[in-house]
Amino acid sequence: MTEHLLTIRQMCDAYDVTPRTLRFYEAKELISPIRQGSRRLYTRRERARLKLILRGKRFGFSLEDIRQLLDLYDTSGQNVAQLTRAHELAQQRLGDMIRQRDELSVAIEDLQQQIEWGRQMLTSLTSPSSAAAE
Amino acid sequence: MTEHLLTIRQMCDAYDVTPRTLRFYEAKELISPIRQGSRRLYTRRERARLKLILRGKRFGFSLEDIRQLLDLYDTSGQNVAQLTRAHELAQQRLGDMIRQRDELSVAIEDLQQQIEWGRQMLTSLTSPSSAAAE
DNA sequence: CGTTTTCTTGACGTTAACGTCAACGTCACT
DNA sequence: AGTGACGTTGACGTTAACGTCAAGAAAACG
Repeated sequence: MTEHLLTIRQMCDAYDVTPRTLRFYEAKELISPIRQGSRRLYTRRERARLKLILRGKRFGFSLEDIRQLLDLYDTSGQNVAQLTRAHELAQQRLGDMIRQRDELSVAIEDLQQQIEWGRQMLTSLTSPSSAAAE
Repeated sequence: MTEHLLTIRQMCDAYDVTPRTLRFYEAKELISPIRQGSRRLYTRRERARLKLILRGKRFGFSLEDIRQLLDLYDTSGQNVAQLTRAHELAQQRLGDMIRQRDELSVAIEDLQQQIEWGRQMLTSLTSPSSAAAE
């Protein structure tokens, strides 16, 4: 139960971000570290949220998108209306992400094709006639 | 063999982009329409490139990334060194894209879990005790 | 206790990817 | 020849996601 708290520097080192980034995320209400005096201390919760933020970014989601997603991840004690709304939002996001993955799969196959093409082109150029060895 | 050329407006309507966007892509050397006087005319090639640009963007690739990818797609008559370089670049991109898709898959499963959680929470709230029907 | 780090809050700068606006040219009719 | 509709080139504006720098407080160290 040792609520292992991290300073801003420890966070930066752990997740490879700058202090500016963490404060920026805080200003955007994506994370909300506790304060000891004026210093920030990051709990397990903030670390989990930061991980989700960084992952979300790699998918091309905007911070605003991510903020909404994050809200889904901890609307534990809400009313039915809010919960329903969150549920809808999540379904939508999910759809987006699945579509994105499918498109990505197509693009991957395309690129693989293109690479194979180039490979054949290369081998035909580097081993001239295929008849003479060496 | 009717080299069906499109005006800027036809392009915009066909691909749902603005003229500004097309001129911007041109300035960034992603596309290079031919000129009839001062007017731009877009060939089959430009249309293909635009499609790739738009798809790339949906994956979160920057225009600069995309420019490099596009170059791979038409370095047909180059020397071996360039071809090899392009091949390496493509392999790298492919790796990135596959990693991205895998991560996306994980995130999708996560979100599906979260949604299921919320769904159960909802049904338990809206059909109170599960004993009394109606 | 003084010095060196680390952290804080502003405030302004930066890059990407366009949007918006001005001022002008030019087809396509009528 | 007039009038729209469409196209062109600048030039400046905008938003997101931070970077950078200044000035000060506070902790940590020797």
